[in-house]
Amino acid sequence: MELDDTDRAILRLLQEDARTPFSEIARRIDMSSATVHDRVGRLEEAGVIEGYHARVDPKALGYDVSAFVGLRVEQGREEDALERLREIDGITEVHLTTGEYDVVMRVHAPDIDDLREIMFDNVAQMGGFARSQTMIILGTDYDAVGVPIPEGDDSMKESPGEFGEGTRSDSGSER
Amino acid sequence: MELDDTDRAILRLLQEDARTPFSEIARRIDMSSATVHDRVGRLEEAGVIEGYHARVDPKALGYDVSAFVGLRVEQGREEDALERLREIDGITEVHLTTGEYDVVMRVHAPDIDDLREIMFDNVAQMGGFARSQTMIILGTDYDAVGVPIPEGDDSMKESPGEFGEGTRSDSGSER
DNA sequence: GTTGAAAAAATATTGAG
DNA sequence: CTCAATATTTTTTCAAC
Repeated sequence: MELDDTDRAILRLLQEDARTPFSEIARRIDMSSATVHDRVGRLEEAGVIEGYHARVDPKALGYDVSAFVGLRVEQGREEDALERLREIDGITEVHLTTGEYDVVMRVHAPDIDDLREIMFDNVAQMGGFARSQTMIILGTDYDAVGVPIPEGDDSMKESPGEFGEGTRSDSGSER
Repeated sequence: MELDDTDRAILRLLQEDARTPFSEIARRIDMSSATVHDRVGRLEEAGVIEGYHARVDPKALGYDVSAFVGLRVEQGREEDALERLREIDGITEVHLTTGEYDVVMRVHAPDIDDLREIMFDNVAQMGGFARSQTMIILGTDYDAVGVPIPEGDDSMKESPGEFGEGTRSDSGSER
């Protein structure tokens, strides 16, 4: 689906606050609320808007520990492994990655002891992993809501950062 | 703030769908909508509900590449480094961690070339890092919305996974 | 702390142009 | 895309349990 500036403006507002009334969105982007309603509907149908969710503080729910876990998967057991990882309680993300690990996942646990249980009694025990690295999050300095949605310019291609030439050839890993 | 089962039921519904009408929540948890309204207000004020956000598909916005980046920070430059990382466009999360890296961050970019620009022209250039590892996400097998919110039982302590004894002593890293 | 009811305000939705 | 009418939801209030 093709997005124009108006769509992105709407997405930016809803990503920031999903409860922004259509009437207010309409005011801010200078259009009628019926139009906003129309566009939001199309964005939802097209899957651009995947859903509306309340962000809940994990600590309030008793999750005091969170970690990234890198896993090295034994050859040929990838499918198998991924299937079962998502079933484990506390694992909220499972990604296949390049680099040092084959899988990087995010884990939430009430405390260190529970994290240990998840890692040893669940993950390690299911087998198929050559090694793991647990990166416990000591603090989160920045955690944006969603992804940055550029305003104005319709072709965001060209301006990922502030600069923009750079002529190095490798794609950068392990330096 | 102390949460009871009712609060958690409300949180679960709103985390799943922030637009669930209070009246429907009331029906589902078998309470009056006035109570739901009351509780939601308190949960918001207490900061348990941090906000309501639309989840937008990064690909629809032109972000085809995402990666986790591990950074080793040179001694004494932590403060400095963190401050500036969050300013870099495309970096959506910055965490301090234990393990192999001091910092783990999440990056979103339109394509590989833009990721390279972010890493070399922005991150590497700011200095203060001993080395970095870029783990490009090849695929995401599972990405839950928020954290799991247990139902029923009021004391979630004790049942992080399915099992629950385990008597090993170290906290597990590099195996 | 919760309920039920009820009225007012705001918002969302729909249909015609 | 807009305007105007309609339907739904949220908010607020209050007496009662």
